[in-house]
Amino acid sequence: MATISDVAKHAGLSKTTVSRVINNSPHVAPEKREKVLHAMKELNYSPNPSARRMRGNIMTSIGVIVPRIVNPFFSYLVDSIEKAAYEHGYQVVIFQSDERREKELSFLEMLKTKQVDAMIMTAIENDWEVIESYKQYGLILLCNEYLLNKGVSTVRVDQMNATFIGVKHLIEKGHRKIAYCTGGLFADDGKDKDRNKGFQKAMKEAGLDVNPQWVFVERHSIEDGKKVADQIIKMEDKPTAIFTGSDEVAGGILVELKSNGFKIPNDMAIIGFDDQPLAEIIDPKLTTIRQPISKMGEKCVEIIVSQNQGKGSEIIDCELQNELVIREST
Amino acid sequence: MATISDVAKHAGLSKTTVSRVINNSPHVAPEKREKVLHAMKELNYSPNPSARRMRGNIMTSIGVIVPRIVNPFFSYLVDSIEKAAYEHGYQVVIFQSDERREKELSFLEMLKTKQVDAMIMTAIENDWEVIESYKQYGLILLCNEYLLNKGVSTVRVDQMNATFIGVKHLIEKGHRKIAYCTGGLFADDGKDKDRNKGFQKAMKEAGLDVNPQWVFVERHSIEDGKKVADQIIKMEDKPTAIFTGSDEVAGGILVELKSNGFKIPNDMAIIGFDDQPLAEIIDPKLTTIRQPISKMGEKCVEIIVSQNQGKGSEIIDCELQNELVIREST
DNA sequence: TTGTATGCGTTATCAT
DNA sequence: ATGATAACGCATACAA
Repeated sequence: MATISDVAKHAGLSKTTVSRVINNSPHVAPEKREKVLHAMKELNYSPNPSARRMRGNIMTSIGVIVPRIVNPFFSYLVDSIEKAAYEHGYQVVIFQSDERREKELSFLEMLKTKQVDAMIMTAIENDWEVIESYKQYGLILLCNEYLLNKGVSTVRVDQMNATFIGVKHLIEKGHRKIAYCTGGLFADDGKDKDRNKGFQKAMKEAGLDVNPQWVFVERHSIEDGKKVADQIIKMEDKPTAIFTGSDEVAGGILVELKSNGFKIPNDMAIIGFDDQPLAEIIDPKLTTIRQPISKMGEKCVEIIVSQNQGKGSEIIDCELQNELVIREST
Repeated sequence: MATISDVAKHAGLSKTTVSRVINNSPHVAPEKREKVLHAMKELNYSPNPSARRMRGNIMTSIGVIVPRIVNPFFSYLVDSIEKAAYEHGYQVVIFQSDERREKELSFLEMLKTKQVDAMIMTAIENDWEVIESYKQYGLILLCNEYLLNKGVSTVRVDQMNATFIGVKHLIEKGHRKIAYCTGGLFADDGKDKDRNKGFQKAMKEAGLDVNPQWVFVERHSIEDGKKVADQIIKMEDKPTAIFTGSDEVAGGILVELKSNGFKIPNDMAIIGFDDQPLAEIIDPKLTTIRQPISKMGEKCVEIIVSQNQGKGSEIIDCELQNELVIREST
């Protein structure tokens, strides 16, 4: 692999001049520039990023950590980040944490060692105090996941309101026995806490009680959804509607109920989350909450670009709104 | 960011000794080792990979280039590679080429500059001659995409046979008017050529002609599938079955036909490709070709690991078999 | 306008 | 068993 010295030798010039050409600084004679360029082509030379980084030279690459790339929400989010970053001349590298703390940490090390200049975290596995200690090494951005007032820029959606309008939609359809299914826990803190609050708020406003038997936690996949349906089928006192935390779970519930003779939405109204492609091909088509994924990606990149250009390092908190997409399952 | 010198100073020892501890080479007194370890903790030290790479020290990271991460086939493939690699202590970085030649090249540069030690390419955008020139910088592996006898290790599936058994299944169900829908072109070379051959072989063996009107090319999405359905609906002479190159397209066709009063599979049998999650939640459930995605990922990592351990650098050509999953749409 | 010398953080070599 | 030093490839301060 050719080095800058090889190019210099080949061109009969010094390394400095070659470096000047590479970084197109002025004060280099056109003819010499040509010579250098020619030598670079000839030797198929490209600068060694490791060496550049060692010199403290900042690169333009953005890391994105996702828990599970097979989750369409995250793959679409990554896609939008990648496209937006490309427009600005940034390269994106994607990491899958698999929801493991140690993987997340090993990725953050890349920030520490300047392998990437900024890291977008779409979920958080470790305690914030741990992650925060990496802030000194580069820009950390939270996207989707968020922690308020922790001194970190954030792009997020108003999950509480999203859930609120979803549940309210069910209530307006006349439902009073509403089940709730989440990917997180049904606690006031931790994962999906805002969605929980939105659910509780909507129920309370309508004077409805939350039936703990109708609350399902930590459900993620189509399979999980089918199991939830099986549980509901066996209940004496069944809900008439269910709000779920993902289209996949909603899809699983829908399919399993259908194959057990339930009519959707008459026997059970179902509402999903994310507006994934499957929402439109399932029968009946799924009512769901659409996330502003493209905007999220664009906003993340916008923040990184502006901060990288040294236009200040203020903490930005960007909140975007979800949208209720009413189809046939409610 | 603490360096090895800081640690050395802090421990009252030399950089060399610290380095020895880091790379746990022998010949270092237990008490000094302790001192170093302690200093490392104290200073929150971690080695700088850029510096290590400059020294020619190989790391253990694998790059994976995918055309589109939102395509479930690729996201699941990446997932399986990531999991297998993790088992072997490798870190995986994912790149999206967006089917652009220049992006693919910029990713290959990472190989050249030792940012990654091996690159798994799941598609090829540039000419092989161009890509081949990067072989000297690190291990290149083709996964899914393949080029025979080009001196590159490959993990692939027998797409021709997969398509053959799929189409044969339709024929055995009594169909004689079979449509064909592909993501590539209907040519003897290029993308999806093997699938085309499999289709033609099955048709020929059954003494059936290929009706060019029933061949649809470059169809990828659910939307594309719906458009194909609309075309078919307008035809005077309609096929009774259709083989498609992806579950998404199949799903789009199925949904659109259904909403136009077609009964599946009676009025139209449909077969998809990939066995994506949606195949099982669509109604009727989709007959499809399952790809051995997990095996593909594992095999890729296995090859990289063994070659990296210097157990030879022979060219390996691994061909895996697909599996026909018969559900309700045929 | 061009070149020389230095240092970035590591590790291998060669002493001691 | 431990340490001093050179070298990896690059960009910059400084010199010419």
